[in-house]
Amino acid sequence: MNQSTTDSKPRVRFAPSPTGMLHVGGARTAIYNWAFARHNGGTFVLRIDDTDPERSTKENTQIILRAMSWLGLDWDEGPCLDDGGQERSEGDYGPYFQTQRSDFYAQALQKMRDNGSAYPCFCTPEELTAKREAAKQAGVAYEGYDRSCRNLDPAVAQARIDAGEPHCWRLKVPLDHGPVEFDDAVRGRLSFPIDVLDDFVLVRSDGTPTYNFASVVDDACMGITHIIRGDDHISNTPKQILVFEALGAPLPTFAHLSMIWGPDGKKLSKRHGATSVEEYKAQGYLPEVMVNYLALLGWALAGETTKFSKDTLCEHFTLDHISKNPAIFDAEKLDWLNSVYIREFSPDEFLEHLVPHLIAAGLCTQQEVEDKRDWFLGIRPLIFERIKRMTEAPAMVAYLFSGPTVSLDEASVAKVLAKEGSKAILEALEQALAADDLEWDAAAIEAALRALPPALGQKPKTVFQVARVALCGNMVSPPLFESIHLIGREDSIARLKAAESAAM
RNA sequence: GGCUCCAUCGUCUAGCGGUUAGGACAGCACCCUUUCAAGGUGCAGAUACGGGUUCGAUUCCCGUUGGAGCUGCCA
Repeated sequence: MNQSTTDSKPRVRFAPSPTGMLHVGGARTAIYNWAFARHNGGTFVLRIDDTDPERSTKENTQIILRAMSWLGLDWDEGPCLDDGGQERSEGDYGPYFQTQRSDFYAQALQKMRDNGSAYPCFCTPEELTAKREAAKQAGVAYEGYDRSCRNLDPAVAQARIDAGEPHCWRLKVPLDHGPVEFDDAVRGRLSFPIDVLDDFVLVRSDGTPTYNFASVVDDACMGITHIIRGDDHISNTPKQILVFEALGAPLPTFAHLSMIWGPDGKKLSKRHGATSVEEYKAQGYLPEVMVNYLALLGWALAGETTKFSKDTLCEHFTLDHISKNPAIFDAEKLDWLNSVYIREFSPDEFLEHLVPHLIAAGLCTQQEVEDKRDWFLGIRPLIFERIKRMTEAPAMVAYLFSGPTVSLDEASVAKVLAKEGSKAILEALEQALAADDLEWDAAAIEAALRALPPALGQKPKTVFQVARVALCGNMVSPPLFESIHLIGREDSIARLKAAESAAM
């Protein structure tokens, strides 16, 4: 029913409203649009649907733009990131802020007035609200606008307009149209009876366009070929199709994505925890993980592969494999995927991601990292196997920066204490290391540790392992040595290692 | 109420008339390890229900049930 030209490249758009941060549901929509454009060598347009003056802000626009950039979803046309407070756009179909496109809407409305598909309505919002309420009170179903202004005499209507009477413009739904039908790229053929469609408002009495009007005008002007969006817009689609038709514009292909739900099967919201991309960024999730995970909510690569790069996504992404059912956001799987990416970092990559968090936590400076790069490189083996998010790192390695103090990890100690014979070892260890004259002297520590096994009648191996747990919290054995090494006690550690291997 | 969408393990999904219904997360067990992880092996776990169509339905059709969305001068 459209796009008969097979050689033309698709043009898709992501059109968020700057009424809040970038929601993960919106992010997934953006990802699919982006991947579709990249897969087909098409164009990805970013448009800001800021027609709601009440809730739209410049700050939110910038937050969304930054979130898009962070995710690596580069757009070919659209607004520029803020470089001084001015809202600027780049691309041949701009501007890309709806508030800057009023001329297009005025022209479109004029066209619809001329061909009789739009009419002025003088009912006030208050009157309509009252009617809605009355119907509700009476227990009668409100069937939408009663079309009381639809058949006003054109001359009379014009006179009222000329007299300055406030009015909005409504779509004159062609009642003889027959059902409005379209082929949804993910759901197949959808059909809506014409008589349930409302004569909805195109242009408000203040002259601004409504979403259902502005969106269609822009999609038509911008040559959008595929509209990939959330399925909360399914019901809007027949109305919008009527506007496309009234405008004489070719119909794009629609693809409606199911919602992302919270664990309780309800729309994902604040009470489920983080909902915006910004929040996940702050919590230490990697952008490539967010893209990977979100892409997985409704799309699968051959059904077997869960970890894939953005390039792989673009290479394989097609609309016909998008699943129709809603997906529940699974925070545990997100954590898992993030930890997988972290584990696969090279030492250099790991350090690169780690440093900002160490600095933010006040544990070190950039200069120190540069001066002692090898030392910092040594942190990775200590934590990379069990860290899920980089934000956890400062707490896990703080002891490395806090000087030579003996601290016991309570959870580990509890477990160790539960083991047969461990309690005595631990107590002896604690006592030995707490001795005043020890003062964290390498030789003294070594002597204290070496003296323990015979004193307790335990195998050296056992005592050393308990020591590791007690000293370094959750460190596994090699890391303890490395950590002591990191603290700058190369000599003592060499001797400790020698002592242990000799003892075993 | 009206219109519309959705329905495979707890979760994300593969499947596009014939499969022992596959994978991943989570769970459990064992191995490794005197902690925690990571890793290895294994176990358990699903076609919502009822009718059709068909030689044969997870797959196609209808209904029921359950869930969701829209029903604004919000988007």
